[in-house]
Amino acid sequence: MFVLAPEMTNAPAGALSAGQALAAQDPKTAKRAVAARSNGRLLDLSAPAAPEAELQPVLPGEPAALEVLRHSTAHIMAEAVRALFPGVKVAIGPAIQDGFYYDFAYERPFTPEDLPAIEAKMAQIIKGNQPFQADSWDRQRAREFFAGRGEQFKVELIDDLSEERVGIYRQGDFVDLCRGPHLPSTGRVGAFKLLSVAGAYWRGDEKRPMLSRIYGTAFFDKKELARHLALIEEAKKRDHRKLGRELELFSFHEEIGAGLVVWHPRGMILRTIIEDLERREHLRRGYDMVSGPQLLKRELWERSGHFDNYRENMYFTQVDEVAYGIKPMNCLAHMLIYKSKVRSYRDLPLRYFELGLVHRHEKSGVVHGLTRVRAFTQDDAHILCRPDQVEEEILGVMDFVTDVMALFGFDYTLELSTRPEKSIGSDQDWERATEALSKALQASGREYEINEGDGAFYGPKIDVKLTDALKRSWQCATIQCDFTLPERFDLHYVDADGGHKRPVMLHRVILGSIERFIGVLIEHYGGAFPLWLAPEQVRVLTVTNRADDWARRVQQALKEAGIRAEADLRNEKLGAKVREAQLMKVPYMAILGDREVEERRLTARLLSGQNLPAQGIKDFIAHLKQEATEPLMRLRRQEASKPGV
RNA sequence: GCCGGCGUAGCUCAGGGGUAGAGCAGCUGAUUCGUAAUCAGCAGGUCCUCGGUUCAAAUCCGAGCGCCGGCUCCA
Repeated sequence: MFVLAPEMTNAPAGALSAGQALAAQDPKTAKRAVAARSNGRLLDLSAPAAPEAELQPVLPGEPAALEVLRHSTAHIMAEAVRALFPGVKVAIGPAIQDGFYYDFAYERPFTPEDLPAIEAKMAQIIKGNQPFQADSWDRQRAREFFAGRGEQFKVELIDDLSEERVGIYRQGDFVDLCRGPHLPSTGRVGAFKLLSVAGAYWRGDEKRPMLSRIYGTAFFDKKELARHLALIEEAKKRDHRKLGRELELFSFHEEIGAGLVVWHPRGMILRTIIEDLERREHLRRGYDMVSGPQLLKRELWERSGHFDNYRENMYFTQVDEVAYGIKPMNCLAHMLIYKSKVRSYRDLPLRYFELGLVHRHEKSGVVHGLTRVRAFTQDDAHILCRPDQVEEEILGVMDFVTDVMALFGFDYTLELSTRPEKSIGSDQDWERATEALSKALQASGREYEINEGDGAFYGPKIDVKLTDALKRSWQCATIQCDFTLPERFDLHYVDADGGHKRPVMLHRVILGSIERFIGVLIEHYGGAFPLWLAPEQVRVLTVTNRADDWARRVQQALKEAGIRAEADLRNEKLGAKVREAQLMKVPYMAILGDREVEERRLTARLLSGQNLPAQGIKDFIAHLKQEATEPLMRLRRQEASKPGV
């Protein structure tokens, strides 16, 4: 049994702890506090309060409090696991976005069947309301302590720390290396649930041991937990893999292969709508449409650096003794188009756009629905420009992104990724490219984060992460700055002074992968697409077969007006037809019974269940046309009709 | 690729060493019925694939393929 150290960091006798200091300010609030904040740093309530420092309570409701709670719950889980599974070694257990996890090494991996017992033990620990006691040891002592327990992961963590003294937390007989802070006691955990188990490499490195990870989440009260679990349920309902099958959009087949999408009629029309919009918008913004082949000689991939840096993601084949590679990116053909004639500085920028199908060999464990596939279509473009045009071009792309994200109702965040370990090009080029991107980011006035070492192998990039209706984030658009490929392919233009200069290349996508984007869209809208995207916009429903003739005429009139309309003339009750149209999330039903036949009208029903007053075909079409105008088009029309334009 | 779970009818799922079941969907018939399921009958399966154990395998074992949750990677 572990005995408490004499050098506790708890407030020494006579001095005020942070909790006591807060209580002196406002006893009621101090009771609710889970930690304290002093000069922006989080402290345990038991920590000594520096008398001159400003002290604020960290209260339930703010993100930092949830983080403390979840981190503490991770410790409680570790205590429970140690108690239930003797010999288990603990690794790390942080709070994460929606909960927490803890990694363990045990003689066997944990399974979902283990979770109820761990939960029960945790509930017991929480009921025991043990205090979290903070301490600070010198590293040697901590190292010996954990080494003595056989906790080799903790020893490794201590060895990597530079501080002379390390934080130690204890609750019950569980002692952990930890920065803190923690809840005052285990009883403050209001509600928690263990969610899943998974394998995870020690420190995320596939060459190191595979540990057994348990995920869970925690909240201050049961209602919040229930709300969170309901959100997980909602996400399951919106899962694009499920909706894709139910709405007959696409399918996957074991016979075809993992990560290879088959588009059905309803999914293909959705793609076509989006792709048409893309073509139109790219042409409007000064891009040219181009297209390259699927198969290019391996030699070319060697020249571009893809063979050295991207080979494990590529498929290769041989044709008449010559080695070929299937394209994982579209840039090579675009560069050869550029090279096909002498370019003047006046020609630049050149913007080559291709809806290009690329194949990438993803590891078998990572393919996932439409969001991670092995063949996908990029709305790809390569902008070749003069160095002095780079910033403006990047801003142009960002403007494009802003418009398109608004069109679908997505919010987004920006990230700048810098040079990775595996990369080509000179330090100077990387510096110039990174500089160009960050200048454009600053000029855009939007905030952004920096991801060190996360760039493409040929250049740094700006990633756009959109946020969907369920507040999840997805990477779609990316802008990459490349000084290297123009070099390798010896691209140049004739400058004003007659000299040959090197153009800069920007790789960029707006939606990224059409497949992934549609997957995201399906979940964003929960399958209920806005009228302009809906594969089937109207379903004509008859009450009895006396309305069949009128129904056929209505459907035909709608089709002639360019509306995607189907008719359900089956000998079924209206309720059954409504139900099916509802399940397929068809935005409008046109209901025809004896009354409508008599008056040559129709009654429109919305997905919400609301009925519009009976109306004639012309009025209905006008109504649909108005609503179905794709929003960007509507915007353009408004702009065009402004006086003085 | 790695760790764990899983693969039974088109879909959702039950069964679990003695030769396969339900609901929905499909087909046929009856019903003409106004806003989320009309009734009845019929048909539908190499129980993912290959190999092994066994008198006997959908069931147990091994390998492969695929799916799911993660790690890693990324559009």
